[in-house]
Amino acid sequence: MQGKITMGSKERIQRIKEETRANILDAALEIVKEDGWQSLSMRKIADKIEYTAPIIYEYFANKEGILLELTRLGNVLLLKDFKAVQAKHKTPEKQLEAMWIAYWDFAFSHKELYQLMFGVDMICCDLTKSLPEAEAGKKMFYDLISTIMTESEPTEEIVCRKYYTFWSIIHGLISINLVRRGSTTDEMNQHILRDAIQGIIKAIND
Amino acid sequence: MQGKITMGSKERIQRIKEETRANILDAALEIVKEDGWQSLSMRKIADKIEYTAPIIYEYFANKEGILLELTRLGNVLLLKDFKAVQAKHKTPEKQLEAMWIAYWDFAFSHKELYQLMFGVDMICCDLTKSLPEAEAGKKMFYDLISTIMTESEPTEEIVCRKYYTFWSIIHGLISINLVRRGSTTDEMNQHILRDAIQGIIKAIND
DNA sequence: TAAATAATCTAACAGTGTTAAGCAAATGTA
DNA sequence: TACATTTGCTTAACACTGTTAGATTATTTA
Repeated sequence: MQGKITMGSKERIQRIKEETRANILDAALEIVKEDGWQSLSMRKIADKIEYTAPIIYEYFANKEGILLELTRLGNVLLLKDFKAVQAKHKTPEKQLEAMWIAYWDFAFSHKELYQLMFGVDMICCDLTKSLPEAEAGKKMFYDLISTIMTESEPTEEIVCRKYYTFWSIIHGLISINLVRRGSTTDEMNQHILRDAIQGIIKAIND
Repeated sequence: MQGKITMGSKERIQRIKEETRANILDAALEIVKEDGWQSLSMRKIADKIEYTAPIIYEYFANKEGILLELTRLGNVLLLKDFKAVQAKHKTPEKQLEAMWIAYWDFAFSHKELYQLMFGVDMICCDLTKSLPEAEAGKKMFYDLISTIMTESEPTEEIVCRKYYTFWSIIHGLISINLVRRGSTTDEMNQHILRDAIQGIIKAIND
């Protein structure tokens, strides 16, 4: 009899443990949204989830572990956006354009996550490599670029080059807007963004 | 008699004060080159110049003051490079290209300063605005772009747009190389860089 | 030489990430 | 039910961080 109850309580305990883990991540992101990455500290997170700091170390190895998990979650979100907008378009060209615009939108609707993921105005954790979620998004771009260039039989290296050309200009443009806010107007950004994307797509078969 | 000596010693004192100020900046940059921006601390700087930490506060308001001065110095260096390479070319097109390549080279020959100035992998100090040295370099680009576009009588806004298009792609490309080292090969970078610069220059009259 | 001033250091405060020890409550066992 | 054990959580501490105030030492001035 007690056995059954114990089993149930064990599950309950594991459930609230997962909840606490999620609470830690939520609290962290909330603090960052309020006062920026600089202001994030273990004790503040603990305060927010109404525990003391050492508790966090039962859920994450250290502070960097929290950051790593947040970048992972960011990549999951971004990937979801990619898939959603890709499904909305037929031609690879339109899909590619839509995905870069989704990338752009993500940077501003999840400003803090973007800063963490791509190191704008932020201490970038070195462990970002070997995140499979990040690779998945990259692969989507590779595939699309390859498809568009199919008649010219592109090498992996050329596809890679096109991808980074895209990434550079869009990340650079986002950087201006996130770090030096207000240097460019919204209409300007839209102009630069569309020009750049379509320009590169047009030049993709060079 | 003593008066003359006193005057001399006062000058000497001011000279070694300026030396100490420079030593602080040198020490800071040295530490960053050895162990990165994260590792920079007031006490480490003090150790290196063989003083104790509070001394530094007689030369700089706080740590951010040191960072601000280093970004200023970085901008001075960059501006010097700009002027040097511009003098080496005749046509505005060649000058513009040479300046962006100088920008690129600066990012890697003064990696740490670039990180500080443009917030790659670094806590970017917000006080960067209103640095006249930074404005001067920007103006050089504006002038060149205006000159190249002279027949189409560009508005300030369009020139601004072209400038940020340049900056975006080059800063983005530098970001990949400074933050995610080794993602792209050197030859690839050269390819992307030249392609991008000449592509944008060619499209500058659109 | 004695007083005044400048240069420098020590000590401290509040904050950071992180770890070890301890307490108290819940659980398992007899 | 009584004892033992594990679990959850906290307090305390360590080694750092930036920064400031007060004491101390050295130098200059009278």
